[in-house]
Amino acid sequence: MPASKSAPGLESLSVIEPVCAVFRRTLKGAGLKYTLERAQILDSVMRQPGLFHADELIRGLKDEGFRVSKATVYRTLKLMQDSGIIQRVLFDDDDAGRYQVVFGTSAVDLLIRTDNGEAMQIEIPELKAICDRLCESRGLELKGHRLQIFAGPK
Amino acid sequence: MPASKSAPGLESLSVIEPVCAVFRRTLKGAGLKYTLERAQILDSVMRQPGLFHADELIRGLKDEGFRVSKATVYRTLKLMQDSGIIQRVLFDDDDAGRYQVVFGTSAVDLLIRTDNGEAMQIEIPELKAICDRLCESRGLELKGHRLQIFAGPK
DNA sequence: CTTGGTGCAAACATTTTGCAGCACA
DNA sequence: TGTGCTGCAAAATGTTTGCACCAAG
Repeated sequence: MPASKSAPGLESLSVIEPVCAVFRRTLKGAGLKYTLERAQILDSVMRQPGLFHADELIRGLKDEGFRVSKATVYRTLKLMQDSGIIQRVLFDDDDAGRYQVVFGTSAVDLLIRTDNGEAMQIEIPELKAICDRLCESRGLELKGHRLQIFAGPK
Repeated sequence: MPASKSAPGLESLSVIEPVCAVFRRTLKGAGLKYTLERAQILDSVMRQPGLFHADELIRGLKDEGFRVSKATVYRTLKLMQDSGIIQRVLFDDDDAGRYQVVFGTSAVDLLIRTDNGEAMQIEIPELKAICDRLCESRGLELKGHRLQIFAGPK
């Protein structure tokens, strides 16, 4: 049940203040605007269960009564990648436009079941240190990582 | 300088015996055939520098004088994924059909430079144990993993 | 021989782009 | 008010599929 049937204003969107701030800052930094459409898309993305399809997102937005074109959604998803809010995800079987929210969570790694394709976000605390050390030894700075573990029944 | 201008026979393809055996076994197991085209594609893939584009591969094959259609290449790449010989790879900026050879190497993880996009294969010995432990605790068996580290200059 | 494989071109699905009008800063 | 933004539909990818003929086992 969409609590906000009529398109919410820029500020009345749900509890996503920090992401929102990050997004606005990134946009402003690039001389871009924080539009109503972008706010709606951000809101919808943050309400996704971690992993989502571009297609689902678009359908979801339409179902909620927003009239955004897929062109705008794709354009915005790209901006959100640049802002470090979301990340694309690739599965072996299916290439489709899958994404995951990575902002504000340390559970960005994925455990994918090889038997049923189910994917869940997991957390591996020690991984960061390993990556850090590896970058350090090459004189680089760690910017992020992405891990997929494939597992099935014994 | 292609040492083999004329299409090589099924057996005279370069030094890729173990992969070849694996591929043939997988195919046979599925009631599929080990054709000349598949042999040529396998050979070409194994001569790639770890990471490659589907497109490059196709162009490379044509340049060497092989007349394989992209349809067959894509069909074969999929079979090679199933055989555990190659794996798809996704980069943020570009979705294109990138793959990497994973057979016979423990350096399947990637360090990607955020400044120039350069990707190199790396090895993280302790990662397997971590993944193993994680699967173990869920009663699953580790089948494999995939890691991308993003790093840039300090 | 029989079953699967191949090339081709058309079909597909997803993402990008050009353009005319609209809206935020 | 002027850039940038939007929707639309068309274009551009990247990948898959139907079909008639060919070839591996």
